[in-house]
Amino acid sequence: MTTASTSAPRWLTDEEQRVWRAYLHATTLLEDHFDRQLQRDAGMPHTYYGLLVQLSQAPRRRMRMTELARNAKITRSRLSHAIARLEKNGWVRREDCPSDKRGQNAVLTDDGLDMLRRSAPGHVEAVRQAMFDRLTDEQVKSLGEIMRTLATGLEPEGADADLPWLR
Amino acid sequence: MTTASTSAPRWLTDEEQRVWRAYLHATTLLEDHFDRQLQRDAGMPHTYYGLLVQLSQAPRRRMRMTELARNAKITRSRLSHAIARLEKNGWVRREDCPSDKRGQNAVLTDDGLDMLRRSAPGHVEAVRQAMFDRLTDEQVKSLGEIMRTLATGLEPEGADADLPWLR
DNA sequence: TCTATCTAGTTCAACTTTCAAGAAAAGGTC
DNA sequence: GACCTTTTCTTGAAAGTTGAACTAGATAGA
Repeated sequence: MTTASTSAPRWLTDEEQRVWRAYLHATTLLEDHFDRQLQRDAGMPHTYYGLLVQLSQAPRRRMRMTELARNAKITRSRLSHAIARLEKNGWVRREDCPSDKRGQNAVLTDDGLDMLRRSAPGHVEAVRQAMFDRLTDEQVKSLGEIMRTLATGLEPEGADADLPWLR
Repeated sequence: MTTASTSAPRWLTDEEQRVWRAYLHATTLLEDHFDRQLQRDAGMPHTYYGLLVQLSQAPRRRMRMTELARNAKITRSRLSHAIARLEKNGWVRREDCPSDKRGQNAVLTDDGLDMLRRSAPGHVEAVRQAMFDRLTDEQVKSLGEIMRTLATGLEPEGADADLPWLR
């Protein structure tokens, strides 16, 4: 028998509480900030914008649905709805996968690429202003390592992992 | 005339792109992770849980709506919906503010406090596992500084700021 | 006072996300 | 091949969020 469920909780120290709070505050504000920036300048939430970026960098501007979901760290259901919306905007279209008849490719259209080119400078500027202009080089480096560590921690190797794109 | 709108965009360096991507991945995964943990163990999304925590730490377990929205970094509209839901659960109730007839206080009920006590150990453990157990002391310290910097950057002193709780 | 403006909070409609369920094809195994 | 399981993706309903419009009360100025 394990005692985990009844042993005294390892509460956060004051320092840890402050860091945790700061993390929640910063990420909430940043998400709000970029969602608004992109809603205003590109007519879509940040998640959707990220999908177009992924597609623009993929070979032949297309990607399998599950692969795209994995890259974006979201569920396939969420992706289905998102692609449906982007398709309505004319920025993406679906295409049957030739090698697997269950599969779909999401393809970035020319209109989609245009819209990306138009909005990219403004978005990069926003990212700079909100993040990179405010941090020292060391902090940027440190942030990268920390975030990679945290992301890796939630994507275990084993097949038993509860990952969004496998749900 | 400013040249900002026509000057060449300051694109992100490879390093910056990697950091930005890592940030998005980690924050997306973490949000998903904690939302699921709390939905499972406490029956509410993480944002709602945070509201109960705030109330539990406030004097007399109550707080004005706008003040609560400011602390949580969310809009008043979002908060209204959230409190309505939590009220339906019996964990919060509303109370007229005596000094300002427009105002409302959100009050944490006894049931709300109980539910918080029951779920806190599990949540703290989840936060530890996903974040603090994976980082060195230096990284935790660094993360705190970085997040405070970023949050502050999005909450300018001036009265012209576009802050969620003022919208 | 009277009036214009501002602040606190809510509400509605449109949109996004989640969860559970389901259709269709692929991949074993006998 | 027939059967069972897994994988891929979609769908529909419920829950959550957003942005704009709105009510009511506070505030400030003429």
